[in-house]
Amino acid sequence: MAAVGRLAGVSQVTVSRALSDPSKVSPETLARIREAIEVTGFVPNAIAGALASRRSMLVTALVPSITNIVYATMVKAFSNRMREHGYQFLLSETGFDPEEEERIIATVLSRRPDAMLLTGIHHTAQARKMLLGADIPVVEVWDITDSPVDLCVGFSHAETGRAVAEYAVAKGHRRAGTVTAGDARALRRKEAFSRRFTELGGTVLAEIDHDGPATLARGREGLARLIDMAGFAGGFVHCSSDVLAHGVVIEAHARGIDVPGTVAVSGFGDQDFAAQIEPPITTVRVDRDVLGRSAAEAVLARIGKRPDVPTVTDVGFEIITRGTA
Amino acid sequence: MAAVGRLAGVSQVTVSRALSDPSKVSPETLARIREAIEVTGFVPNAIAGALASRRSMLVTALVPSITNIVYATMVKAFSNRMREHGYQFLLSETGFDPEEEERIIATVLSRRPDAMLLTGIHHTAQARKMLLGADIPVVEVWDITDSPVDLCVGFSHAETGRAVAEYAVAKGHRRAGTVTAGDARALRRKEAFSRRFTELGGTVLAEIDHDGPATLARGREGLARLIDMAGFAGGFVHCSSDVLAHGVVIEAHARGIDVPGTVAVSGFGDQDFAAQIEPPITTVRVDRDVLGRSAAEAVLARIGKRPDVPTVTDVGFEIITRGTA
DNA sequence: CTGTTAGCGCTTTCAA
DNA sequence: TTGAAAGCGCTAACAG
Repeated sequence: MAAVGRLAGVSQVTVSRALSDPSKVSPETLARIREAIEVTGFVPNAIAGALASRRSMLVTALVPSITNIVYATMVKAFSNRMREHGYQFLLSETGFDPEEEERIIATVLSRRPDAMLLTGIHHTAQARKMLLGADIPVVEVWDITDSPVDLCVGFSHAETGRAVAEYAVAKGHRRAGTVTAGDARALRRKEAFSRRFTELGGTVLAEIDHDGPATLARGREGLARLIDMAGFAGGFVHCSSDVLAHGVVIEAHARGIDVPGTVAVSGFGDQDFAAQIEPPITTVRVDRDVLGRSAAEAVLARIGKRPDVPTVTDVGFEIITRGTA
Repeated sequence: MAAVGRLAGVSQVTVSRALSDPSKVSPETLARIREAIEVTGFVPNAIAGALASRRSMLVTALVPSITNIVYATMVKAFSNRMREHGYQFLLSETGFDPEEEERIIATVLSRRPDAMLLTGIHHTAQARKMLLGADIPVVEVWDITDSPVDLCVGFSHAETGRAVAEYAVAKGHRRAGTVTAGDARALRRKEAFSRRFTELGGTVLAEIDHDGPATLARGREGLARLIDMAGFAGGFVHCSSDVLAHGVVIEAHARGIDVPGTVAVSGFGDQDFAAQIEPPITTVRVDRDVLGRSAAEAVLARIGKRPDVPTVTDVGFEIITRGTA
């Protein structure tokens, strides 16, 4: 920056000002500085800037998996909105282990981000302490709680499960099975489904739970086990994701089982393919764009010290009725 | 750090040393420092550290789309390997516009990353200049060239197109159509397919090109337009991705067209679902794990100043024969 | 509108 | 094994 200044015949500070707020510099000097920057190929050092200003202009997001499209679209909406406000975006993957998340929070905080997005509401005590100590806006998403670390934007997983149970019963189903994979939130959806379905007089014959990511293969295997091992002869199958539901549909077709006649299936997520396959999947839709954007708005409001920041935002969900149930 | 030192009865420098290289500090002081850190909840400031040491321990990756699973898995392999070596990971989305990429490269470089991963080999002249000027390892992936900015790990898109054409002809096809969506690389695959298919005596009746991302809807629409507008009555359909191929299969089923009897279909990417749907998709597989890991190895070798760094690595590809062609 | 002076919180170097 | 001093390349005050 000093070199640029020398070339433009001004001091280093003036170059700094020309970059951060051009209106503070006369048009002529600005032009000379711009030219000098062009000539030297100068790229400002944001690290030094961050250290001096105590603002990193960096926001970080922690997600369980960067290859999961559900988180990716949400995070995309969040980062787009933040980028509009000049923030850069640091993405980290935490896996599904709170201890691992804690370690990652520590290293991420060492970069002094100006705000942080976390997926989920369950963190270790030490993690909460560090987050509070960082004194930055923190938004927890994809779940909901009355006692967030700071801000929370999400929806109730248990409610989605109950809503699907009520839907199934309303459609006349009295027997059900479940196929679940993924994280603790998927399990909570399933448990709420099973409880409510039972409350309403139905019977849950079997629950197939997988550790790890939802795959088509696990969906197929899920229905296979329901039928072959639990004697599931027909009814409603609650799947914790659209991918699993798709797998169940594929397996049903392979076995010549009618969907939704004999086996009805519900998914979760309303992914791109859910509406396109045959039959299209009945599912639970959460507006991930709105979720990501709301999270960004909440953070921006807090950064801007706006007083009207809602601490907890429930973005809700919607059951999308299609062909499988 | 000074506060921690005071509490432990040592100077600030000693705390720094305890953190960066514990063996340089006596066991007793180390213990006292550790305790002081615990008590104060001290989190080191990596920004200050980066400024002083001129190493940010940050690597950045630029991808066209963070929601595209194909890039996500590659980037995951890359970041995992880099993380093992203590690097943090900054992910940015460039879209498909080189100008936009140039802007993003500039802001990203201002964070002084220690290395950089770029998707693709086509960048603006200004971008190349900035990258060279940054004087850090740069690895271009997901394509291949003899003249990379620095390092290159990928495969030839044109070769995949030609290989599929040869496969189609070997299977006895003489008429073909194409359905393409996405970036310039998808177009290059298609063009190579069409040229080679024609060279080998076949006829390409129509090429359906979509701007923007590949979706099932666009795949379905692709076959519909091939049939309804181009009079495609049967033959081989080259799709630039598995998602499009899946859409073509769905549309074929909806119209009662036999796959692969009347319409044969090839995809690209070998995504999770390709092997699972009915019929399973014949596709081109690129090992994205190997690609991401190789990119990381190349970067690490260069950072470690190892002399044996191969500048260009071709990870190749493989045609996976399944049910659709 | 522009410049001067002090740091930001670390690491590096050199001495003790 | 420990400490003192000197920056890293910027921004934030405050003057002029």
